[in-house]
Amino acid sequence: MKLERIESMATIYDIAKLANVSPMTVSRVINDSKNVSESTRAKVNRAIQELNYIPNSSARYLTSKKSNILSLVITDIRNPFFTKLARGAEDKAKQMGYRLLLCNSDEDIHKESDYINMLISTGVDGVMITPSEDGSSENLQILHQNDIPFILLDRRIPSVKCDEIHGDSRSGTRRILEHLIQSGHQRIAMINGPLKVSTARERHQAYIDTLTVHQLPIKEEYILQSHFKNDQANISNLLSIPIAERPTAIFAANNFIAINTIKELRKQNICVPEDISVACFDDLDSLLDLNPFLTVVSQPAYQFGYLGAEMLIERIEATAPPEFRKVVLPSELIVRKSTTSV
Amino acid sequence: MKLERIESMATIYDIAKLANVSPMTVSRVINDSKNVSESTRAKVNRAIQELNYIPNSSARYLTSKKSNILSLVITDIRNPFFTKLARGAEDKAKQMGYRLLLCNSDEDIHKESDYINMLISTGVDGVMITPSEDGSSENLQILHQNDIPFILLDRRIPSVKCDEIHGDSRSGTRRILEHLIQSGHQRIAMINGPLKVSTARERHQAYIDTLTVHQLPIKEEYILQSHFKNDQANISNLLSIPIAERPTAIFAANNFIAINTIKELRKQNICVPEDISVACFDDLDSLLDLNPFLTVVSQPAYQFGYLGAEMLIERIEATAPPEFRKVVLPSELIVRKSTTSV
DNA sequence: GTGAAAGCGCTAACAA
DNA sequence: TTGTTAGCGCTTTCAC
Repeated sequence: MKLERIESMATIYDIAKLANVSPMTVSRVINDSKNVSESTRAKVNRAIQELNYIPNSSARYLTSKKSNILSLVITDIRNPFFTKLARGAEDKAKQMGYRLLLCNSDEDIHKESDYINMLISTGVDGVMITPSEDGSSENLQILHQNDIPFILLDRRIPSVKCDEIHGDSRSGTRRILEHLIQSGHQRIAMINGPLKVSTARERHQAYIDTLTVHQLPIKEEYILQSHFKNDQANISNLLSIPIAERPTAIFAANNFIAINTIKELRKQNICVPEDISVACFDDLDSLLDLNPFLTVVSQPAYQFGYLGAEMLIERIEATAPPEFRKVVLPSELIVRKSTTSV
Repeated sequence: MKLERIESMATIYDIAKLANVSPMTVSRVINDSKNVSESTRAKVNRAIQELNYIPNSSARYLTSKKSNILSLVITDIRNPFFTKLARGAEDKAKQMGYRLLLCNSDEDIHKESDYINMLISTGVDGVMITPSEDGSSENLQILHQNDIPFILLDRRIPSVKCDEIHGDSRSGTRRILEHLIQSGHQRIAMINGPLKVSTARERHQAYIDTLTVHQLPIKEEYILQSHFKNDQANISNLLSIPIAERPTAIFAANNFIAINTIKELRKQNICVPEDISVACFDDLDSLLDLNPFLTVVSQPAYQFGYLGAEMLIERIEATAPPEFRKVVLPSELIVRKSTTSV
């Protein structure tokens, strides 16, 4: 059954000719329009079958301005949080008849900007985005100018008004810290992402607040600035602190930071959790992990994507309420082996 | 700086009017054509800037039949092998000016078929695909009929002639088994994926061959049929074998199978590796794994995607040699804690 | 319930 | 070097 290449793809005109109707009628059939008699519909469908006709999305888009393409702009698909999120988004998109264009911004606002232009050029119907930072507002502004709806996932931007789904950074942070405090830790460090990212700011503030409530001192040298990427951790500042003053626990603002911190600690022959406890936001892939080690606040990543796609499509199809919606997804503390009591 | 929505997107006509040239000249400029004087080019570019003009990909596609969209059809983005592969594909695609449409087939040939139709409708320039099974040849045939180049990643299909990148299932299998045999294992079971998948067939054959070479008996009850999805493992057949005859090691045809097998063994209070050793094809994410446990044959997943995109683009842009290319990527045995000697 | 005409935004082919 | 014409495949609008 070796079929030959089709000379050129069938169009509605080919179908129309074969079915002895006008192209317009074919268009009505492929769009499930009401105003077609059953008999002509059947005739047309037979022709469609026969010629293996597949509608041309670009031509459709050109007249209708509807592409049925969604885009997901995340920072890195290799972060298990985003992997699961992407799968959720793709599942919902497929279910609703949309396709998914995937973009990795690598926390880089220029790369993000490139992608936004590409997406406008493509004519995507909507965008789900984890903005690389507050400065992304300019990129989102361009989407807005071009009338493309978008939804912010995981991270917010103060100046941007739109639908959003995010986690509860404050209560998650509090839960991690109180777990550490209850385990007897008094000197708790934080390694954070850049403060131009909303989750970093919120986790920072929650760290300050929680330590304050528990009457623990907040020391500047216990707070390190890092980034959310999978990169080597620089914790020399922490390790240069004399042992007696050195933190006994580290709160990492995300999974990548935690991983790389632990790797670095091990390099220095510092044991986790015996010497220093480490806990963080966002789980690794616990379904694939046979010996889960990290104590984490886990967020429902798949839900972020699934719900995000759902809300975005509602916005696109104008079935969403006019006012913007904020969804806060709950997180869950999972205590594992990377934290212990002192 | 709150910009208003643009009434409607700028077109080459708007640019042409503003720059006092013909639309065709604008087209030449945005396509980097040689035949434009520097002065008009500058004039046009100024107009483009001023109006925030972004070319409409659909319109371009309609005339040029070039979409600059690639698609990656994999079975599940949540498998770390595919996550890394996807990232590699996306990186190369971006670098070459292409966008990436992501599709999860879930090893389901019908889902795959849906996607293929979607992709044809979209007018993608090419497809990278890990076919769900040999029956995917019909889906690929449709791509061929529509003149869309594709490349097979990881899995081959006997009847399909095209570019392909795959791992070395035979030597990988041999290496795992010889590691086990050298560790003293004589009774080695295999839990395989469906034989309608090329890698499963190859690993099966290599299993038979290697045991034969080492003069170990091949018992039917040591060979289990499973699937490559992340699903519960059914190993009751193995466990119903009396202890004295029971395998002391299990070779799992992929990472999901291994994970779920180990989980199941643990449920039955069988320790890995003390009671049974387990090894498999494809690593988990070792970069993210703090206590890697699984003994694996690791394949260069990122390379599969990166090279795959590269070869596909060469095919699209007709810079590839006319004959189809087969690339075999090497794999590496990584011995960890899930295997031990008997 | 069906069809004809026009045009979406762009580029190929040709002309100047 | 620049412009004109036609048309890609479809849907919108309006007519019948």
